[in-house]
Amino acid sequence: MLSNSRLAHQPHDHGRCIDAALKRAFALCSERNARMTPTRESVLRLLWQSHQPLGAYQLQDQLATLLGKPIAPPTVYRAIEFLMALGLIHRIASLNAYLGCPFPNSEHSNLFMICTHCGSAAEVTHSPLNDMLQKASDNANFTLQSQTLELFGLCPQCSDTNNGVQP
Amino acid sequence: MLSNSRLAHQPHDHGRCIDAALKRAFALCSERNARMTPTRESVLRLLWQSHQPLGAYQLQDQLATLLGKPIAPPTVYRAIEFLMALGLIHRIASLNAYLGCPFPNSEHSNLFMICTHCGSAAEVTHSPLNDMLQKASDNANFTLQSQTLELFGLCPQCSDTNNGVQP
DNA sequence: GCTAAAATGTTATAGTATAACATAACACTC
DNA sequence: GAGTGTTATGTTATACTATAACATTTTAGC
Repeated sequence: MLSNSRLAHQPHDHGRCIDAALKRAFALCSERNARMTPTRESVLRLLWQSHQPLGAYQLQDQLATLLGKPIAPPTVYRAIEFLMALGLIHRIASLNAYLGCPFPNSEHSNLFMICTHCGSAAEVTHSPLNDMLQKASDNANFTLQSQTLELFGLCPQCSDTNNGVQP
Repeated sequence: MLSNSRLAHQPHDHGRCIDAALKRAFALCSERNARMTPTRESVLRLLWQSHQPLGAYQLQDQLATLLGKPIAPPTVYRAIEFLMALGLIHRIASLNAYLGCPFPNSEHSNLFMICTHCGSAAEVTHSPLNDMLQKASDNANFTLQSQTLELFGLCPQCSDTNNGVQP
């Protein structure tokens, strides 16, 4: 089970975390002949600065601050679209929010565990789960194309202390 | 595996389908001392008239026609809220749309199979899947509270013919 | 430098959802 | 069956999420 659960839900060195994500992103871009522009990089950076999914308009605000100029919604959505196409970020449908993807290279199932207390979200790849969903689809004669799997609950920090907050 | 897949994805007698749903709804209401008003009944009826999830503003249009007077968004959302609280309908997060629940009495996991071709949606209760999700949560020290599970693909009709359309 | 393609800027608007307050319908008591 | 508290609906306005359409700028390659 591939997971960034430990990382997402617990205090850790965000700096490294962001650097690693950006490194992966630049690599992927040069591989695909895609351009990692300042706007796109900033959006990715912002999404990695918290492990909480951010809404497009939260991103807009933070982006405007970061870049020192007003940013219109289409700019944000274009960056989101670009990053999603490369698999660098995901959309959390239940929240209308976006989240950096910790393993953009792998084929994976996008199971998210989202804390209802602190808002942090972890992505987990779980092959047996995927197998089971595939089988359930087969049984129903349903040709599976894609999936949205979002679990809500308390992350380890918030379960333990009932007052855990992300740094 | 409790499922309304066969029903949802294939031609069948909608009349009975709607009647059964309404009967369940009225029973549940009297059990809970809740009121099934004309607006609420109409919304439920509309959601059962297709097995496709309907958006709030689609409901608004159809409701206005059905009741013969203009209906404002809050009215629709209030009916939705009421029906969801009773477990009579579900929200499909990926679609911003709502769907009648075929088994409102049972504790179940809300796995949806949604056809990307004809739009029909089936709800499936799958205990092994729930068990697996519970275990995965436990392993991650994640206290599971609720879940959004939505599969997209081709329903049996559309898989077979590639041009199946719901009646 | 020139050109075509890609990215961003700008304005407007579509689509989804709720806040806040007013009115009406209902259900219970006396 | 009039009064009263509760529940439901009406009404107006607005917040939040997302995209269309067209103009301008930037970039990469020649």
